[in-house]
Amino acid sequence: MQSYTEENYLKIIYHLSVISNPVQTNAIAERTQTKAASVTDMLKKLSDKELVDYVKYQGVTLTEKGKLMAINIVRKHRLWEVFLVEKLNFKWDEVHEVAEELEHINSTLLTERLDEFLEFPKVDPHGDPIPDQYGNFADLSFIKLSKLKVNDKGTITGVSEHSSPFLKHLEKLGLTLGKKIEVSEIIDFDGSVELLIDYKKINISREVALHILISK
Amino acid sequence: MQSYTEENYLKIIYHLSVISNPVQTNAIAERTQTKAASVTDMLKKLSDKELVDYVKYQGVTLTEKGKLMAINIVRKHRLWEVFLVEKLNFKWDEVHEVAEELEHINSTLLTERLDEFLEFPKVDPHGDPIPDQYGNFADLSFIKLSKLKVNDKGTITGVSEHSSPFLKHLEKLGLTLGKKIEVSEIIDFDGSVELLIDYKKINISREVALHILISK
DNA sequence: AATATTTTTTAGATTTGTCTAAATTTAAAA
DNA sequence: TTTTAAATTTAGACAAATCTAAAAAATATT
Repeated sequence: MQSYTEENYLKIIYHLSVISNPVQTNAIAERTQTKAASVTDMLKKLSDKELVDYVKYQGVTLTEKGKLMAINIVRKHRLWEVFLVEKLNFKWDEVHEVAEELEHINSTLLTERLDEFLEFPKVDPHGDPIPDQYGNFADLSFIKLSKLKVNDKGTITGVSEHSSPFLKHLEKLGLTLGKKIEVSEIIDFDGSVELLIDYKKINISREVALHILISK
Repeated sequence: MQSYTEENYLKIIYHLSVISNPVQTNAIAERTQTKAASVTDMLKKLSDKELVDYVKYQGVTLTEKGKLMAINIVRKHRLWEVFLVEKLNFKWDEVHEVAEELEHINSTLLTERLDEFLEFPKVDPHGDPIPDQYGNFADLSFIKLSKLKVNDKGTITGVSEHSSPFLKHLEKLGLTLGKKIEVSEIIDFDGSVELLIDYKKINISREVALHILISK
């Protein structure tokens, strides 16, 4: 059984290894809000437990065992986020901190029953995929427009909000099913997105981007 | 903000102080699965934080501040138990361990939204009362028969299970509304209860006792 | 009341996760 | 390629929560 702290390191290494592999000490220190020296100590410990492959001065990679643990924490985090938003009416930006705590509750029964209660969601409220209990991610045919990076292209294939004001709004902007779009800019300030569609530039709010589904 | 460990001590002192006040060091050591020496250390610490009144060799009492914190933990524990049983179909004997972890999640928003989601339950699945967010317990006019001790007397005033097989069973045993009962024995082995009713002794299972409401 | 027993506390040590400051290694620049 | 800068590790220390063993206080027994 791992400690709360060890679990956090595994999760952070998992997320960082998407960006660069192996993961550097300083990157981990920044995320854990600790110092590089503390990270080194912990990496040795995780290495002893065979949860990471650690080479001095080179960085770390998760072992298969460590990766499964990390994915399990991600799974719990995202399931709890769905719970908070769908059942307890949290707003999408209120869930993170609480989910950071809930993800460390260790009970297989709890996790699986929660999954069932939520009707086996495939994505969390931010559009991130939820792995199953074996660590497999469903290969989603679409992702939320809000998940695209600048210069990413795709085709509008669905929406996750079906109210008529929202759909009318999309209609008016020309954002209809099958349309090809390209992200030209993401405004940090409010998360709004500038799109290239039919050779024209339009701007949509983050709120709208969250509810448009894109396939590549 | 208190640590996980400090919260546990407060909760345990709260529960033990119902039995004896002030609470002795050894009693706490037994419950926390630690040694008396460790308890002494922690009591000093909690005393410094003004969460307990601690007199060497005499024992501890919670301060008003400490008591409120303890009650808040009990509140969360019992709300989560309701959630696990009502929403996730846990059995009443499967909830304790998980609730022991969930009770330490600190988010007022979460606790209050959960309370609302569960429609403000007044008792947990074991029949124990759930305090409100200010630490007040509703003075329940009834408690579950399973909560009575040997020699306790009371009157049957309701049931918490309304299926017809259950009600027929009660009818057959003579356990009808308004009947006066006295607990003559509680069998440790299976939790079944021996009752004195109409000058006769009858035996009911723990399962049945759990669903009969008694007023004194 | 004196002695024995139980309970509690103190003293000193250990483990986990962290820190600072100095030393080492790797990467970048001249 | 030598020098400089950045990243990383080591060494030694600290706080939290725990332990064992021994001392002190309270309680029970003769």
